[in-house]
Amino acid sequence: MTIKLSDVAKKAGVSSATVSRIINNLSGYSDETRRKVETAIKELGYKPNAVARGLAGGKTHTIGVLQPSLSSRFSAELIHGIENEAHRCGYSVIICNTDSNGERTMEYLRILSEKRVDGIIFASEWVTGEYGGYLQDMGIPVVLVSTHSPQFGFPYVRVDDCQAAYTATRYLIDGGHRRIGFISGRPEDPIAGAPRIAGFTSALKDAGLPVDDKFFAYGDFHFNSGIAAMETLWSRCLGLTAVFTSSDEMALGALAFLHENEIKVPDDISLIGYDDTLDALMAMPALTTLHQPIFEMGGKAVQMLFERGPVNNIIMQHSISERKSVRTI
Amino acid sequence: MTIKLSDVAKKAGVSSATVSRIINNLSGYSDETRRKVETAIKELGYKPNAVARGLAGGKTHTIGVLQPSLSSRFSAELIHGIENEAHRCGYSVIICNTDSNGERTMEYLRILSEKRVDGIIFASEWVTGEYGGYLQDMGIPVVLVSTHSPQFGFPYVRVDDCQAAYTATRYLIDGGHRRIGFISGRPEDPIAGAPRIAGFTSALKDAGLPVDDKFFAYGDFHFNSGIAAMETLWSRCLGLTAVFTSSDEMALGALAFLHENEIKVPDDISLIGYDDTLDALMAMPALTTLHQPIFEMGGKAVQMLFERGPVNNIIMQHSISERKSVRTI
DNA sequence: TTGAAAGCGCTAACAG
DNA sequence: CTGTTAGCGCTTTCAA
Repeated sequence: MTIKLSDVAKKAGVSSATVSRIINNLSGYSDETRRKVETAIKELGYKPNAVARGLAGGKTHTIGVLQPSLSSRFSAELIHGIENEAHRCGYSVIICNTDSNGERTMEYLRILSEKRVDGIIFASEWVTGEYGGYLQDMGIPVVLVSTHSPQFGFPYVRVDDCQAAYTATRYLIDGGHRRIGFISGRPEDPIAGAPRIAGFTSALKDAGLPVDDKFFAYGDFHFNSGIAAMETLWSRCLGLTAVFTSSDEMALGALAFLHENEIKVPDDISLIGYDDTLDALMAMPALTTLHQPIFEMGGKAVQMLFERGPVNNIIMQHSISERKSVRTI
Repeated sequence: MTIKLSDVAKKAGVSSATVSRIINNLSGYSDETRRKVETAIKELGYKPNAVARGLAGGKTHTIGVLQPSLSSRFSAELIHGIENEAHRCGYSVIICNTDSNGERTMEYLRILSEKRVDGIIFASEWVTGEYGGYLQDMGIPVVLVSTHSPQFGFPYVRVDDCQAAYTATRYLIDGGHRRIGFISGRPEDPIAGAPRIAGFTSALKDAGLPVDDKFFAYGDFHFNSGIAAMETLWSRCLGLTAVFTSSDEMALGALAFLHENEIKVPDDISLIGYDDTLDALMAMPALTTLHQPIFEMGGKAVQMLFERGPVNNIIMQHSISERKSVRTI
């Protein structure tokens, strides 16, 4: 039989209400009472039942995190940041891998709703009408990470993908590169595809460089697609001196292709990645990449979840992590 | 105001008990009643409250996962496997990053206990007396992953580290290598340190090869320690032709050091890793490594959590993933 | 096949 | 400062 609050009350000779006040750090009891109760708690080995608390109090101190993947370095870093801050704030986190699958996402939304989580972090995916409607109906705080939703207006924390892509491209241009390839997410992807393509393109235009379809190859942000895309670019674009890659993992794929074909980075071709995960650090050569503060974004998202008053969107600063995969020509 | 079970009951003209039976797929109602209730549920948009269910029924359909890290590929793969199977079985998973920190671990244990999770998966760390005692007192199923505990006897799923290290070492020996270095976890580490050292050592002995302290270097399983350990080994061991590394991530570190110093893998030196995470696949050259079925271990752990009757420990099969970092001499 | 009613363990007015 | 008393929303005997 497990010990409950009323057992403590009985043993301490006070009412349940008083015990409740004490374990919740509310006011309204003498020091003496507190001591008696604390002693009783200790002696009985009492431990509050969070489920009962959740029912009675309406807060579960739990948040749900929806992510399209659990096996990328990006998602790992993000979860790490979220878990860290949540724990600091007294919240537990339930992870939900949507696998970029609509049904699975809706299913998780229903589960989180039934479990009465206090907030939801939704990351890296487009908020469809169905998702957004459901989230809205739940009536709990929602924060978007690395995505945004004009339609529903949930607060977000992210990097400006367009500007970041501009920065990365510009970095190559400033390094003297003129024939630059882009391994990108698909143009139909409204979060990590189109905006970065726009940034890349406008950097080219601003420098008076031509924009040629041949210099674009598309991937799914993962390793294998990076290999394939690099192969395409290499066979198709004469005089290519640099490539901007829309994820570090695809950059590693590109690197693998190049290595396999004895094309030296950065001597023969320069490569810049995107994300700045550990992958970039561990690449050979170490990858110069566009840095996103992923861990921090996770922490920030948790804070925003519980901010009172109007919540402001946050654009996190990006930067270039200079390493060894780009050379000046 | 949120709609509750009693609202459904009223609308359908039946009792709460009947509605409860229906949504829980129990028996004891006519088809007609079921239809009436289902209609009412639909019309009202009723959604069960899992917190109330948890209180009344004593099951939360939630499990807790304790891990020493959230940023390694190993932990990501493991969580992936756990989440996948848990979701299939109707369970949610709360992730707990212990950071290999005793206080933080105990804190999480307390939280999970208060939240009344239905089971706990404890991974990759030694079960101290304090942890084990607490886990035991919780009185819920516990499964260990990649660790074990003679003292407490919790069921486990893991690879036999000693045998696996033997296999990896033997693979190098069979490839003609005689002067083999080992980048290992510390000998004080009872789970991924000592057992693998034992396996490495006995492979050497069985082949009639000398065991020399000089050929051991120690790391913490992460990238930087791999760099340092490789440097140590390289400067200290003449005629080294191969190195066994106790994690893929350290192997990447070793690779980075070697690359930096223009020592070719596998031409000048062979390298075999441990884990077979994506890191191994993406390394250059692609890393030959000892394969652990990490994802599967996660899924298996979830199954074991809810197996009825005596639970059997499971030793998962390991194997060698042959790629390009080892050559025969 | 169905319903009444007693909890599950805690919080939150309200009253004193 | 402290206690009484309703719930929170659902499950589960027990009886009908």
